[in-house]
Amino acid sequence: MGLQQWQMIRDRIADDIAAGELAPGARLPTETKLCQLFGAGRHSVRRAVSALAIEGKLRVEQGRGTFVEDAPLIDYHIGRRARFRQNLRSQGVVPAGEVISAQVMPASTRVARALQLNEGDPVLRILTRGFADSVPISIGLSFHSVARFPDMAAQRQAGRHVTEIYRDAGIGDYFRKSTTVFARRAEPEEAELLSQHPDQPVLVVRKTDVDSQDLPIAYSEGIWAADRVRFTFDVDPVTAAGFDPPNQA
Amino acid sequence: MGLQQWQMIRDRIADDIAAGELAPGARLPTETKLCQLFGAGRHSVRRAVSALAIEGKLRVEQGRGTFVEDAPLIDYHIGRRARFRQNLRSQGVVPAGEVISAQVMPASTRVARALQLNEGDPVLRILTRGFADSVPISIGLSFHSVARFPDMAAQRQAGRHVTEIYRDAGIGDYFRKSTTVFARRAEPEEAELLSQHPDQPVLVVRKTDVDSQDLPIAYSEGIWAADRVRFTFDVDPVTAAGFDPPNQA
DNA sequence: CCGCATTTGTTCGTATGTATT
DNA sequence: TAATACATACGAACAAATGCG
Repeated sequence: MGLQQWQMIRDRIADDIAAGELAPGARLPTETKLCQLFGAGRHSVRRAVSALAIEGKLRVEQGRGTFVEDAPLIDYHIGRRARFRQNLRSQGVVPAGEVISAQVMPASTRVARALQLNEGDPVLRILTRGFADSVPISIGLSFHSVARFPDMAAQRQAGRHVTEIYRDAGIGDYFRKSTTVFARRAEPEEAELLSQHPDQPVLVVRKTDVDSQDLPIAYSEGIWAADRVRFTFDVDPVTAAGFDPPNQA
Repeated sequence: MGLQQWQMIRDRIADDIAAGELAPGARLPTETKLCQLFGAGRHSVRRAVSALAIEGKLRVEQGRGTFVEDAPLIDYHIGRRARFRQNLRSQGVVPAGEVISAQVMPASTRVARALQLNEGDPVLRILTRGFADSVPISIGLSFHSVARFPDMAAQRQAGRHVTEIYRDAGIGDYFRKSTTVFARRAEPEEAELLSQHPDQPVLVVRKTDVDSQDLPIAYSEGIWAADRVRFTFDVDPVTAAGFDPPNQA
């Protein structure tokens, strides 16, 4: 035996999406109708739809229906000078961000080590969300020393960008020192904030930014919707332009 | 309502694993027994087990049983001089590799561009598999120009390492030029080779290696078991040592 | 090598809960 | 409130893979 029934249903729907017969944003028939269409039970149809939802091709909303996902794929360049807004704008995507919460708290072991502080020193923890073309693509958790940036909280809540605040503090330029990337299952709240399927994985990017004297400015952790972003490191722009778009299938 | 029944079952099993009551490699009770244990239907138990299998905490084998996954977590450093074997040995992990297939074929558009060849020029395509402590962690697909490395195929099949073959060709040192990382669902054959759950995602790492004259040597694509590896880029080793192990939950 | 028991995989049916319109 | 649509859950049957005698 080759493919199972639910896999064939999954592939047929995926093909319809790839062929454009199911356009981004379009609504699928209800589960009951899909059962009739494919001559299958509800279990098989749900499993197929679930697999596509985890891949990010479909979005299922209880009480409303199932829709073809239309979120864009972002190519996110991570280099020594990566900036969120510059990054997206260079791809013709409209960036946006919002501050979800900001609070002063004692530095944890990891944060203290990254910022070269003592454990328990006050740090400002800022939780943000980034959008590309109005679609949420990342959750950011950043830590700054309160001693070094006393009015960071007020400024960020007022909507000012970090680059501007750094400039006011006399930091004209800053660099990314280290980056760690791994994948894991999304926490329920993360899936909620990214409006993605709870079973879909996220990419976690941990980094430390330093100033031109190599002193740490910020430690941050980014949670990214794994199917909406592709990271590039250390790329010669000329070579990078040659890469094909990814095969989503 | 808070958690659903299947989520509670999932968390109870996960807790048992975290607490060490279910040791790595241990076998879980059969589905029927788990149903009795938790007072639930097979549906709920299977959904809980499936979620943990996708996370990489459990491994389910048809006809045999369900086992606690005991694969190690690898910290893989990607820098200008990253080498597979050096990388793993520095963590006290025993590296191993095997060549699955090697064949000469015409260069595709992407490969030709990366290697600065013409489309259709003969390239050697080598498929390998990497192990850490006998657990498969990566599939490698690499492309070399046949014109530049005429006897690469024979050498690799004979078990020689690429670093040695490069040295014979007069390449004393080589560097990573560009790296792209993204996540996607594993193809069935990939899941098979990595012995991981078919619904678990993989991390794809595309890179180009160049020699000291900046001429491309190899283009390669690595497929990694997303839950068994963590990548670090451009890291100052001193700073990197300070990072905590990841929270798997 | 065959047959049988065990264990997980797939599929169907059915009922009830929850969110949206 | 009622209708619609997806979510969860139980039960049952058969298929497929494994391991043992």
